[in-house]
Amino acid sequence: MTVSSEFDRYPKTGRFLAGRLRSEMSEAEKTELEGLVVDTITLRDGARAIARGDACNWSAILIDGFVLRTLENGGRRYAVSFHVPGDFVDLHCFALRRLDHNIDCVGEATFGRVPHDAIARVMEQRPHLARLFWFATLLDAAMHREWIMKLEQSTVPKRIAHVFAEIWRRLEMVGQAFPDGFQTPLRQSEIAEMCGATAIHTNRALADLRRNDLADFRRGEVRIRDRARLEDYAGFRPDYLYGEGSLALRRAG
Amino acid sequence: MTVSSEFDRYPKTGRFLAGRLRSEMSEAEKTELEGLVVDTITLRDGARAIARGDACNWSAILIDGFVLRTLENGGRRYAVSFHVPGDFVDLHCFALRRLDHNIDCVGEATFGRVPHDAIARVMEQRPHLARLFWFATLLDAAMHREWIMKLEQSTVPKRIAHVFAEIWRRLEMVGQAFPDGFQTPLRQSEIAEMCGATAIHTNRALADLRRNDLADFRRGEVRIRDRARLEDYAGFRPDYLYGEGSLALRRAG
DNA sequence: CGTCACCTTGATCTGCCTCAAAAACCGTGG
DNA sequence: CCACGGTTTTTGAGGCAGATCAAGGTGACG
Repeated sequence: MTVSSEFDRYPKTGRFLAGRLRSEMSEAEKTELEGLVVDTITLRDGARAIARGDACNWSAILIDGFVLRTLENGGRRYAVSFHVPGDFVDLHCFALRRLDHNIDCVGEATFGRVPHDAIARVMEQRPHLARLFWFATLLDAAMHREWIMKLEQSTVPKRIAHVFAEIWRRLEMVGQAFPDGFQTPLRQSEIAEMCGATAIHTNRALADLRRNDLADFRRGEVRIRDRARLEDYAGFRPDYLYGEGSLALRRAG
Repeated sequence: MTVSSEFDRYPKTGRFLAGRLRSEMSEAEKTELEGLVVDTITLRDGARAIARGDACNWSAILIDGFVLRTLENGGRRYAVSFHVPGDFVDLHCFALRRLDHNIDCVGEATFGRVPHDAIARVMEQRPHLARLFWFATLLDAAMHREWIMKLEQSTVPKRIAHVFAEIWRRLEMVGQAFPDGFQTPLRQSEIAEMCGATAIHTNRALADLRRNDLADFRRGEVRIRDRARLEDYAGFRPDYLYGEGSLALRRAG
């Protein structure tokens, strides 16, 4: 089942868990999920889709575009994670009731809206799908953890390399990558926000990466010649993304 | 319902969600949860309770002690979060199947073990309790996000202050804090691992905090005179901990 | 009372920040 | 097609937080 054929049949949710546990979803579950989306909404670049403290009675799945999960403190914005199409960006909100962070669009982004009572119905009537929903939110936590380690460990050029490696893999899983890189609406200032660096230093770090032929970022496009070299440089091990086949089992406890 | 009376009646799980949504749990749910724990296990200081890549068919709730959630890379260990009694430390494992990180004991720690088929039963028969389980794992994600922001934003002394502020609050929620601070088995080297700093620099930063009368850490004990000052210095806003009453609603979307 | 683990101190070096400015790019309207 | 203003990227110089290397202390415990 390719990503694109799934997307033809389920235009709003066909990328959900693509490359991960989507293979575990029955057609009935896929249909159910597609039916949960009551409407779609498209927001422009820079728009704040959801703000910290909002109480929502619906959750949003990202259908198209790129968003940042951000926190603000002392007047500055910090990106704590990002999302690609197929990600159920604030499924959290169902269990948390109110969000602790913002969802900001980078470039134009289209969301599908799912009312919370529909999710509650899934919890009651479809435990397997509920478990997949849970899984999807835990994926975010796993990515957060990797990011914490990355921030604790590496210099800015390596952090950027790691971001690039992760974006590339995740876009690939949902069928939106090129063989030699990917497109992205991110600006340097936003990469800086993701890496805990200033835009100026990020610019110099990007120049380093270019000079060392690790990654070539320029306005909206990232080109990478040698994936293994980039991932090695970044200390990127994709298993935390829980792609199919990764993080191989070691033993049953 | 005080933490201690709950703990008398539910000696293994009485601190679960204490200070958060425990008030939402019915007695039947509390009893059900207590019954999920089939046995307990006590590990010594430094023991690795769960290792990355392990496939588990059970999850662990921390009954007593302090643990770190860690990742390793390039031979070094990085702490990405910590847990206090009452935390269902690897509930994740139920939905993720295999863990992306380690759980390491700091000091002696006692866990209750819950088989996954028991959790599956909860998913099917007790949607409300299942939702609380989900909530508990999302709490971890919210704390991760705050940590990412902290790492992106602050200097080491502020990070340490933030760790102290968070530990204190969380211990308080489960009834294990003092009015003027808390006890902790953490060593300076472990605080360093939590803050993405070297032990040496952490030592100097701790000296700073002491000199400025913000926090006095010494072997196993942290004393804080002026909580507001510490929290203010750290930029600590406790709402992300989702304690009762915090992160007030702004509007219904 | 010696050993081991942990904490403390000193000196040097580097990654990244800040302030300041210029150059390239992009959409718009004439 | 070019002139224009705003946004994004690039470059330069100086300073500080934190890393690294290298020793000393200090306390707990056999």
